Amino acid sequence: MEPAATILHADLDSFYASVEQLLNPELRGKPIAVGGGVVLAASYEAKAFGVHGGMSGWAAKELCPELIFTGGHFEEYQRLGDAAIGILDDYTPLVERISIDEAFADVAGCEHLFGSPETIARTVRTRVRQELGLPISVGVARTKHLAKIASQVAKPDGLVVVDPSRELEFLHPLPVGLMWGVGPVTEGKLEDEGILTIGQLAEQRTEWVQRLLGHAAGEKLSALSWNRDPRGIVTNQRARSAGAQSAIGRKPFIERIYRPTLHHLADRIASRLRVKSWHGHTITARVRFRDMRAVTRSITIDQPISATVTLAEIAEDLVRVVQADHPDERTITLLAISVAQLERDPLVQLELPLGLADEPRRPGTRRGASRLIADRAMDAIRDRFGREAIGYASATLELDRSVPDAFRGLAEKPL
DNA sequence: TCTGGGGTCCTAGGACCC
DNA sequence: TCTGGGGTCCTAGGACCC
Repeated sequence: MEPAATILHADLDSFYASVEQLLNPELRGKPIAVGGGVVLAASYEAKAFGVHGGMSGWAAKELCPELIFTGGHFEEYQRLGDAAIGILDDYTPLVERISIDEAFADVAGCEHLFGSPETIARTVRTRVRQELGLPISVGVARTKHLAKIASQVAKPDGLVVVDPSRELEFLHPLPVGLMWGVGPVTEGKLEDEGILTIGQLAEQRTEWVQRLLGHAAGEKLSALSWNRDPRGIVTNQRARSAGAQSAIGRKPFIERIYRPTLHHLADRIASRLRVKSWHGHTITARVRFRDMRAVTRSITIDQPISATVTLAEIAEDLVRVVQADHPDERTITLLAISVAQLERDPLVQLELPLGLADEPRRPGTRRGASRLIADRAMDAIRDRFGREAIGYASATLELDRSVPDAFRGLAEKPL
């Protein structure tokens, strides 16, 4: 007997735009875009004009002059995204959340309680529509890859079930761009070789695909084109790095510009780390120039970091290295910091630091320790009075934030 | 009038060790 | 005088995902 199709992939349609249309009935049936400088989500009415996520705001307006820009209900995005995923949780504990609006679920063994996977998928769609007022597309298949593709094919607001006896019939006529791991670059390389469909890719030898796309990517895509997907549902994935970035428009590449921005980014990252008692060993800074080329510099240090000022100082040093290596670059458009090689902080786990502040400084205490104590005092104040209640003066100078901080949180992966 | 923000994984070269 | 080979870590860049 064939293994059953028990994997669901559920994906809320044009999520942010759908929430805005839910909250404001006047926006329903109209082309809307969430965002401003860049389109974060477009309603289906806007997509009909060619508007899509990632597009610049003015380019979208060119395509669709009556486009309405809206958005800003960040708490509602979070609440409704959580609620939709929560409906999946009612049917199985095996739920793998991919982002705010998307999740896999494995309903194997749930038939006797809730019916077939297809029945569960229909129920989930109905409940999300009735209880939350949102459209959601669901794909049901034997593997994650097929379920994901099925949900894309099902959009908008649809359901596609891939019968295990007809998987290749379903998969092979589809364009390679629907495969997980095929983006614009890979799609272009394949197109240059005359490969447009997943079936055409499946006809090629793995070795040939590997020479074209690299060892790992070639092997993975070959396997997926033959419908071999070994991945199972993984619950509770934790982040392996934490970062923050800010697009700053065109600004001169001088310390007075980059220093406050780096402090603000460092503050965001470090406070996130401290909440979960993590610290990290590898710090990477990224600078993007006027022509959108980006350069990174990184360093790995023995003494891990979670203090704001220490992280900011290291990031500044790295940015100065970029500057020394690119003396002709006078304009920057983006700054980013990332912290990786994360591990638990044993000192913070003792929950002593606030009390330690009263103790005499012992020889050998790391310099970062006193900074960490100050940071944790600040964290506590923010906990009671809000994030804006206190901060480093250096991090608050003349920052024009292209995206509100509240929006940034939506994309964060749990640490 | 351009082009967000938070992540993961892979590649390739060099350093270093045994 | 000749100059192996495997493994691991670090760094920089890039493709991709949502």
